[in-house]
Amino acid sequence: MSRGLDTREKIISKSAELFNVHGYHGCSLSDIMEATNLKKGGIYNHFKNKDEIALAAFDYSFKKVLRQFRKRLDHDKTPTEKLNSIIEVYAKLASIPGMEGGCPIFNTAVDAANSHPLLKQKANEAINSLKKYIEIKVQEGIASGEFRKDADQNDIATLMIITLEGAIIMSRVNDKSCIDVAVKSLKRYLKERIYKK
Amino acid sequence: MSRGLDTREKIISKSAELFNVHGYHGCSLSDIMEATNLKKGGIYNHFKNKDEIALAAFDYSFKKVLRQFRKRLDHDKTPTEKLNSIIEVYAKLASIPGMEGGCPIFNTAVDAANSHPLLKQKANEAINSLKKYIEIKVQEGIASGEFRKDADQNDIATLMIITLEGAIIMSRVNDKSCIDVAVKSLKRYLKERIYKK
DNA sequence: ACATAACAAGACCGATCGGTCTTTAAATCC
DNA sequence: GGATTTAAAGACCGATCGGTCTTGTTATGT
Repeated sequence: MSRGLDTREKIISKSAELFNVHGYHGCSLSDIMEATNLKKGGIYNHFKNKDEIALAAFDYSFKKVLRQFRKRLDHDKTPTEKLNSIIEVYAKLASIPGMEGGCPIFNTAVDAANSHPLLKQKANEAINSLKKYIEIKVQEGIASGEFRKDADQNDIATLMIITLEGAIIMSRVNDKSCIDVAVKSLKRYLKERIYKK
Repeated sequence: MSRGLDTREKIISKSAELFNVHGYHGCSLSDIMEATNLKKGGIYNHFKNKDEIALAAFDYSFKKVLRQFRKRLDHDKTPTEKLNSIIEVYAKLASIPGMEGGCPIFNTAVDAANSHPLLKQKANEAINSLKKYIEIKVQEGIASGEFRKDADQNDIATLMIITLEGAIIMSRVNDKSCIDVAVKSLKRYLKERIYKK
């Protein structure tokens, strides 16, 4: 019974990597077959079409991203530490195994925005979840008295996401140092405008 | 003689739109045929393959982006005005006709980073050009005495690019207001850290 | 041990992909 | 205005696409 589940998991994880690197249209079933060492029969026994694989792969990738944050933020005590950890995890996203293509959320956003409504919606929901996740840390910081009362959750979360995502994408074709610029800038932003002096 | 050139231009501009919206792999020759009202023969008379169209389309799109900046910055006198204009042009990029898919540079970066070396290189060069373009405005500001002497050209240019590009991509699937967050943040950054008080 | 159900293989399918080539139509040149 | 070049049409090509289905194999439950 667990043989089938293993196979299904393998299809999802390998496909997730492929989609993240090459995009939905840039990755064929033959590519998935090769990466999983399976033939058509083995794959279509678990999924009814390529779309279903892509959707499952996105869920898998997004959970994996969230897990990176949670794992690291577990060790943090204060909201200040947590926000810093978010920046640092984000900055290293593209270097964790199976995430070589960068952040699957924004990659999918570019890939699917005008050609795949279901994936687009998933990307949108993922961004909203991540944003909410960050906003809650800001709320906690305000509640605990560490952050200024006028700290704008929405602005902070949005700015962290777009700055780091922009840097990750730029680093795919350009110098990696742009990620350091993003990190440095965000840390200063938090220090000067969010944390109490 | 000019009939052929017109056709060639039409192929390039229509393809540029298609590629920017659907990506290289997400846009087929049939799509290009339909958009241009041409058949295979009409297209392959001007280009030897799809790659060549994509390369020409990218050059076209990038020039179009640069033209947006130059057009607006022509009216500006001071480096301060110029940096502000760069932010504002960038923020409205996705709303200019034929640019509905967002910024072609970052879209291509995502699309081609791991599957199309020539396009990847072009995206990289485009980013470097744009970065240089911004850096020069910073230099001019320092030279004119408007900007602080310790203003870091590289940091400023990089930050402007990644923040705005990140916001443009996010806005493709999420709320458009993230662009306002990017604009607001960058303007404050310049005001507080670059312009002399 | 045997029946049953789950799983994977791989032959097969029509559609579409990017690309070629011949033919026709329309400018251009002399 | 007749010859020649140039542009576009569209039939055609093999390869590959995503997807189906039958067949063989391997676990599993009794």
